[in-house]
Amino acid sequence: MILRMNETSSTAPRASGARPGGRSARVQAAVHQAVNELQATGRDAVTVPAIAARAGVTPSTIYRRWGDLAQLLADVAVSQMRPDTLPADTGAYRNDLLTWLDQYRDEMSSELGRCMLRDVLSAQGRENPGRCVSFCAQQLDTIAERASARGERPVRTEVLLDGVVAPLIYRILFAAETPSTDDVTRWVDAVIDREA
Amino acid sequence: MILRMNETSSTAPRASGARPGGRSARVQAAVHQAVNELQATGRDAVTVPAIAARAGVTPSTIYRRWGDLAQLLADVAVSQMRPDTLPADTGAYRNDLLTWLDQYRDEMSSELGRCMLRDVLSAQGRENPGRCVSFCAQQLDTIAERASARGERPVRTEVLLDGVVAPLIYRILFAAETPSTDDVTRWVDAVIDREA
DNA sequence: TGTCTTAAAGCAATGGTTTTGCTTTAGTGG
DNA sequence: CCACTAAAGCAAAACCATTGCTTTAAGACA
Repeated sequence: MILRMNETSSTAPRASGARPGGRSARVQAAVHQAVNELQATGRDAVTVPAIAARAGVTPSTIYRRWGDLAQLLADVAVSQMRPDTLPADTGAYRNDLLTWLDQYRDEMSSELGRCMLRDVLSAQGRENPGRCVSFCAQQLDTIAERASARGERPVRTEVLLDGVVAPLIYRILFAAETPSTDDVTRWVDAVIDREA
Repeated sequence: MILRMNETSSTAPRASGARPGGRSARVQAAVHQAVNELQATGRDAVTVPAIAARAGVTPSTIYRRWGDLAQLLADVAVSQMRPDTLPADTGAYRNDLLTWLDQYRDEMSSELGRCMLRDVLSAQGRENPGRCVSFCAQQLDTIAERASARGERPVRTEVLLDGVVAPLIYRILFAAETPSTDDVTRWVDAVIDREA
């Protein structure tokens, strides 16, 4: 098992009080939204004072809560990567895998996806990258559980992470060309053949 | 083929004059050394003015040559990752692979190695990450050529990158625990078995 | 060797970002 | 309703990044 985590949020204070809807939550939402809006208008515009102004808070609030720009961007990126729906159920294990993984490839290899990966890795602290793997593993686990329920024999999630997700992300981060749907298919089939 | 590059240096000016040993080269060496020294004394100390002071240059020199701190750190990281020796020749393909890849695992999973990977990915521009893959591929190509010369049938380098290097680096970057020698052995054997 | 050319480094001023002590406010529990 | 506490605002200071102009040094050529 590579990593599993289950925290709900990342930098939310939550010390004693602070329920959802409290002042902290409002500030966090406003800041996240401000970051997303500024990301759209070019990378250079994303600066702490600019974010603060747009979110209607002071820079010191951001610095005190997130530490620095890199950690704020990482926090926003992770919350964007959190899956909001279950993987589609196509009725067959291999097809579920191909469908979800190709969508993952598509999202992660986009300009926005690459930025999110970079933001997550650029900040110090190992929690955020761990959360990415965790989100991914959760979705793959869901697909595997459905396969088991159908009587199919799914591949271990760890093997999928090593055999498909890893080359996918490695190439997105390091290689000149982003991987294709065919690459994903090839990797998935290799893993399924090997484990079968 | 994922990527191949063969540039000699990265940010060296080299416009018309500027031979090795000239003023530019001396500044570059001094700055690189200053970065390495400061990296050792804690991450927070690595700032452009600090580097400039230690290297005996002015900050504007650094900003003009490298653009910003991230690009300088990426440049230093890449030049540290450039291999300075050929992979060891142990007489057998599988053993050559295991020896070199486990050493690579050791270097990349160290604190310093993780910092270098992060620095390379944090800077904008896709050349530097590409150089990392390239260095790695060159070493694996050398091992493969030796194997062919011996009459062994080596695995394609691209397959090794996807099957071994990718999970290695993916886990170093994203997972909580760094991969072990056993992981490398497992990945290498899986690739060899599959291709054989 | 001496002069010319040019790329790169130095200097210094400016503007933006980060950091910090102190004050104020909003949410929570008694 | 009041007291308490964590978080936000404010403002000043320190620090970092950027830029125009000047100076230096390396190489080219006579």
